Amino acid sequence: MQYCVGTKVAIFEDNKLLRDGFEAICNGTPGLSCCGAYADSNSLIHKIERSNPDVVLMDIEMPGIDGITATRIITARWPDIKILIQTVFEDDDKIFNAICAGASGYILKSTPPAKMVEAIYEVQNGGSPMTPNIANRVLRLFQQFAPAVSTDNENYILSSREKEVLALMVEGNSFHNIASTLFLSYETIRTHVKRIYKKLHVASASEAVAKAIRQRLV
Amino acid sequence: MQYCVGTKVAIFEDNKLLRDGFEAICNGTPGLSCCGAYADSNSLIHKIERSNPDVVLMDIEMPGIDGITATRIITARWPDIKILIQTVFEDDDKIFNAICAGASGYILKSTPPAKMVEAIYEVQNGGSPMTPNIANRVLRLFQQFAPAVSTDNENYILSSREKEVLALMVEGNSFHNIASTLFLSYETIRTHVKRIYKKLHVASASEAVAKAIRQRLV
DNA sequence: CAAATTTTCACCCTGGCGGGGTATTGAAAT
DNA sequence: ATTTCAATACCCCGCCAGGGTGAAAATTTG
Repeated sequence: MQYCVGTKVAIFEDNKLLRDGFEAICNGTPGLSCCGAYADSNSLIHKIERSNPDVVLMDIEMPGIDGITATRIITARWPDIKILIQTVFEDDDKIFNAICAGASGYILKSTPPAKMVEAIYEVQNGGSPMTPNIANRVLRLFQQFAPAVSTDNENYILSSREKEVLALMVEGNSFHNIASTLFLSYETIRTHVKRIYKKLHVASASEAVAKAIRQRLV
Repeated sequence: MQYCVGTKVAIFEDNKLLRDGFEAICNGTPGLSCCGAYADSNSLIHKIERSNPDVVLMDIEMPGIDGITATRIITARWPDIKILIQTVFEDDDKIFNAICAGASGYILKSTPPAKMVEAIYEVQNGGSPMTPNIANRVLRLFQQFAPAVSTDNENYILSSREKEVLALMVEGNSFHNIASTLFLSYETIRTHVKRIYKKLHVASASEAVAKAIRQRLV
């Protein structure tokens, strides 16, 4: 285990040449350092705990636990760790599953080192670097799954306070809870709720919640 | 109308300065040429027919027909025209709708000219350039609507009757309504609902509805 | 067949929710 | 300066939702 500074990158890649190459690239880049380079995802949790990375460079095709499963495990346990998937394939199913597993980026192995380093910086800063082709597939997947919700787009203009209340309703809070959360009177919340119902053309909390989620009002 | 070579770009942008700037950038770049620069989407079809672009640079915020509607119209009629959305805002709803409307890329107006030219090349070559932050939002939207395959969920094993009741709850029906819809007693519905709550670990209709929608239980 | 599960129905009670008002304040728009 | 609207707050009333308990058919399962 070496001393690590800046953004700590852990590498999961079964090909030793590539693995060593990535490690060299990381350690050779100011602000980056490799805190672990592994050939497989065995003892995954232990490896992550020991290396304590900010970003994980994850190969999808690995012996044993595959990269997508590993991604799912890591994001479930460490939501703040960014995972950059890298692969030789760009098929829809893998992309879809990787995204659902919580990947923050998806790049091809053919990506030149300079772009790869840039990608690591981007995930670290909340971005989601994707090879343009991958991005295109994501958009197409999205269009494929979205029409179910993009139906009646009435323009509901809720005030900021109303949106706030609605958001808390979606989380399942009672009006009393919402009141104490926002440091407001219970009756005030009820007034807001009544207005929300009028604006959304609904008559119950469940309906409001359903509409809020479906139309992404919160 | 000027003579056009290479990739023909049409620009829709209400701000004259930006519009002229983009036009200059396009015409000043080898392989690109501006085949039309418009301040609004009036006579949209006629404008597209006349300029016959390969790529459309579309501003979302425009007087009259907004950019998303324009995108929808163009992609419906000319599926091969690539549309690059550009905007100052990066809010989820606009991104979502733009993607559903068929946009091929989504960049911020703050994108430097060099990156913008690169983005035009990328859409033309089947890619989907996105600002890293936008890409991140797209991924998050995706994760929000896609957990259909994430099997690591809890014991949400609802009986078929319970799923049926839950589905009617999601549609906003009252228990009395559900009872008469299913030709059952009101008390029966209440019993089912209580069991649903226990299984989903919730304590109200709103929570159950939210969980049902989010976890794709209906 | 017996056991387990699902589905069905019933009653009581408390409290929160939905609908109807009314009213004051401050900020933004005109 | 006046109007409009968002945000705040309170009242009453009725009813449905949520919780507990119990139990009897029907169906699936062992």
